[in-house]
Amino acid sequence: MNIDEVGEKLVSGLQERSSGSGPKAAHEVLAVVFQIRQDRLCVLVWRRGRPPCEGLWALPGGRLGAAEGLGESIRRQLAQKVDVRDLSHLEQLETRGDPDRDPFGRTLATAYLGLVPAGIDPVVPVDTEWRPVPELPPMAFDHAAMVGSARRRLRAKLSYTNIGFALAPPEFTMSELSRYYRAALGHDVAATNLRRVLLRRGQIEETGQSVPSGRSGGRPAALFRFRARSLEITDAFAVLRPPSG
Amino acid sequence: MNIDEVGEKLVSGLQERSSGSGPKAAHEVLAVVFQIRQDRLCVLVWRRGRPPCEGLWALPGGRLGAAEGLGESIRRQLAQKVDVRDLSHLEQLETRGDPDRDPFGRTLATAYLGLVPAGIDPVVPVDTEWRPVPELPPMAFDHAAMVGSARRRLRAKLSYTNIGFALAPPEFTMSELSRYYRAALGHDVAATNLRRVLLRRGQIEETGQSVPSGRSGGRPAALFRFRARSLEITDAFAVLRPPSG
DNA sequence: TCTAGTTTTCGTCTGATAGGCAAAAACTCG
DNA sequence: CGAGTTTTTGCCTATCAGACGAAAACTAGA
Repeated sequence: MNIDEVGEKLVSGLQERSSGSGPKAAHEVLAVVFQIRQDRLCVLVWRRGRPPCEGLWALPGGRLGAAEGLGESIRRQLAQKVDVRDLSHLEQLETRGDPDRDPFGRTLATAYLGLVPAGIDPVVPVDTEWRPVPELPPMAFDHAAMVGSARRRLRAKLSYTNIGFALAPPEFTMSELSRYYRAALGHDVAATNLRRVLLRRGQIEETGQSVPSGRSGGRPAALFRFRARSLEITDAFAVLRPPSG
Repeated sequence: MNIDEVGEKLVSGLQERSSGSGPKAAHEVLAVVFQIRQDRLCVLVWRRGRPPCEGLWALPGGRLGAAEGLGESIRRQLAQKVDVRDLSHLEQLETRGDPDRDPFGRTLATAYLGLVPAGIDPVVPVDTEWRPVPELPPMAFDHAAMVGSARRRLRAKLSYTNIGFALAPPEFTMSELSRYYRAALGHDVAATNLRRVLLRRGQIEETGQSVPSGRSGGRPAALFRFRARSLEITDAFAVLRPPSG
């Protein structure tokens, strides 16, 4: 490309920009809300009762309000499905805007990742269920892809952040926590290693209390809690970090 | 919240959804394009010649076309500022939608992170410049925040992915590469350690050739290249990884 | 040609971290 | 009090990052 071509394209670009009446599209916000239930990673979905995609399962969410911010909107929409006070974490995930992602008109969608700690059972509407992620039901639109993105994001952040705080209840034993990690990561996590890693990173601490272990006896398990309840990056993972001096 | 309240909220949610005539907002795509020039991390910006934000600097981008995908659109928009064939990497960054982010009407913006390898000098329009990120000029709208997000994303990915391939030219010496990393990370990176780290991770390999070093002699530097030219995650950083067995 | 200077490369050391494994601790139940 | 169960602790190894200095390989000048 030579400079003249660039100049022409620039002019047309400015004209388009200043014309001011570009196309407007509907925008919706959706949430992939995970909770670990019975040692399985589950996602909150609801069954669509009318077209389009009738009978398929969809993520909670809906149209962005006229004067709403994105985060504001997803909290309002989620309140229709769960008590948002149960949400331990919420972050923006991705925006999808394929022209044909919604057969009934151009719709952009911004997806969020939400987490609810294990151990509680929020009231949900009759059309809404927690479904295990490995056996996802037939999903509407591109919602299955969003669940996949959310799962990858969660897996990655379990490695280099303290996001476990949002999966676990306020207090937990190490064997419980290792089961949460196993469900979210999809593979075994030894409780003994997890304990050492998270303690060394300063993510968790002992509460000083303990609870009797399972039905058939065993040493009482110490209770732990996460030191922080908001997202922090483990800087041990910032490789190529600044020189120590 | 009890079950009845949930039910009511659900109904109102369905009505809102099926009403079909939600508010429509303008949507634009923007790109934070970085290139390392003279050992400094620079961002591609252009100076606005008319209101709003006249005289301030803005990220390249513009309105989403009626039948365009988001990635498709940002490539089209960027073509007005640079030769998109120079782009070595492009990924979605975040979507901002504060109701008052654009004083002239509700506009959502999806930002992308783009990278151009060092060593080339793309032709840009007269109103467009590469500006060093540490001395960012006064930016329009929330574009300064987007540059900040992009910089954090780049810094993080330099640690746990091979994204260096998008900053460096096809072949480079280790001292050159360490200067690219220093510019992007903001702190010194020892060439000797960088070499070992990237070789061990399998990200780079020797080309077999070497070039005479600087003006005043010195041992000739070996030339390296990145083995892959698309984003790969360094699994050494997947802590809590599956058991070795 | 030899020497001084410069730059890159290589080898070694240290410290931090992850993961595996087995022994010890602490409890329940019979 | 002993057997069984579960958690906790300690030890070992392997891997990795970072620092440092010595060696290698070149240029320029005497």
